[in-house]
Amino acid sequence: MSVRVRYAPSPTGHPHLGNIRTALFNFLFARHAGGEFVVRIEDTDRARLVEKSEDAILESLRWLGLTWDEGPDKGGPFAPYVQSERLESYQKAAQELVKKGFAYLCFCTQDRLAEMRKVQEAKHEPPRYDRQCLMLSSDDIRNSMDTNEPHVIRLKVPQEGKTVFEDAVRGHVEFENALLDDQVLLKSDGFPTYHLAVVVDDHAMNITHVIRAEEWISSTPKHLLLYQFFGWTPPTYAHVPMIMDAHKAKLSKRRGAKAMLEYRDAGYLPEVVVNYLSTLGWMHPNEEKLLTLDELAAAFTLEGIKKSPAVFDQRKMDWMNGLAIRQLTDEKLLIALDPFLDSGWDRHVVKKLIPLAKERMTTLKDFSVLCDFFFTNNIQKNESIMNQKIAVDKAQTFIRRYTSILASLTQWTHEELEQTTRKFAADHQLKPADFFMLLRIAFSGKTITPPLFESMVILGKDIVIQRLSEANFRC
RNA sequence: GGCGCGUUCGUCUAGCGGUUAGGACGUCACCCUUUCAAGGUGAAGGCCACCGGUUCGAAUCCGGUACGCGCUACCA
Repeated sequence: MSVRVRYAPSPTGHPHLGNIRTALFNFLFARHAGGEFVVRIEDTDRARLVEKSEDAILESLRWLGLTWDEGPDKGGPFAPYVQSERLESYQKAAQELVKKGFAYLCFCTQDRLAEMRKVQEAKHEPPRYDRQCLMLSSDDIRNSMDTNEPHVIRLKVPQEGKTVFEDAVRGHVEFENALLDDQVLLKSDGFPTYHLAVVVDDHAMNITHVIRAEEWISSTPKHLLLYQFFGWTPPTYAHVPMIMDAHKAKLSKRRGAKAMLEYRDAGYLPEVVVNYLSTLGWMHPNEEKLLTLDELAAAFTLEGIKKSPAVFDQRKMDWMNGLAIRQLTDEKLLIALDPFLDSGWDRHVVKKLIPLAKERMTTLKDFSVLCDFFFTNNIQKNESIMNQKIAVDKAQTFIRRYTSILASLTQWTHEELEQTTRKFAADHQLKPADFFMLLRIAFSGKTITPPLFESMVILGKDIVIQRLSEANFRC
């Protein structure tokens, strides 16, 4: 049977790097095996639904190039791919289990459950459903149904035996059935819980491998029980390690994890996100090379996935982004840069600056920070960033004299400018580096810029002279 | 508390019975140099969580302990 995997996010917010890495691994696994990658939206929690998050999820995948074969937007042989549109199948499945005696109706109120848990906690017992409704007679049930009493359907977990499985990442895992809770399968609003819905859908959609985050390990026996009760063959499970924040806690929105798209907007390249994420919990074949999705897919195996969690390191991703920017051709960088540039900026000038800025950028945003003074005369006031090497009163004099020399220059080339400037520095007993910095500040309003003479050439004679004339080092 | 999973430089990782425990990011130094980067060279950084086994020999195999993380909802 051909490999079919799915990424099944919940639209409860913008996906973060941890969520997306799970999608990545699923994608790579499918591509490696020549199988299908399915996207399914698991919107069974009405209360936590966040508008637009489905868009953000799909947009994140699109941005990274993780194309899916079947999904909510494009349909497929098992449509629909949104759980709220498949309610009937879950209700039917739940009824089937009740009929077979593998599940039962429960009329307990939330209050009673809360009270029960409080008592259990006080007695240091594991908090779990006490099966009160399992004792209900058929008359009791009929009465409650007749009065429309809200109810859920619970899984009737066997009280003995073990549920075991071979995880593709972790190997043999086993749980005592007696320790499992009678999980709610169908909520009182008629929606399924995750546990029922995944199993029903994964089976319906012929999913062969469930690659999901480690936090699901403890739920897996419940899922396996469901497969058993339905008489279905379970998929292969692969629980991938989590991505942790700097405090070694699971990456989560609540704890300040950034949304995937924030990285896009901050000027990270999609290939960097893909490659960096591949180094977390998996053995990236060559970190210094930046591989394409096809190359990563070719190398991807479940055996290569690590068991232990990985801490997300922003600095390493920064390094990789700089590396990727430098490896881009100037043409491609220009295209990537476009959304980060002021629309009024002359693209011909931008093009000339790219080779100079390239070596100095960590993110695409850095271009503007570094080069904005080429496009606006509204630069930072010189006096506020005056360097300490040359006294303020002298600086003003030097710049004035130097400016008049520049004005008489017949050629405006790198060579001519460098020669002239070095001679000026020597004539005035200034260290070249000190005078260069003074100049830099005078025409750019910055202490960090692309190389001096290249900048002056691109800026042009008129603007340089204008800026130098306006330079003010006095306070 | 219970259950589960995990543990190799600060971080990501290689290693799958015999290695001077390798690489990458970061850090530091030096070189280059016009600022900042980039680039180059080099260095520091790991008693392979701990304690017991097995073995001629253990980061690698086994057991226990500790610690960390996850789950323990009509959330996913």
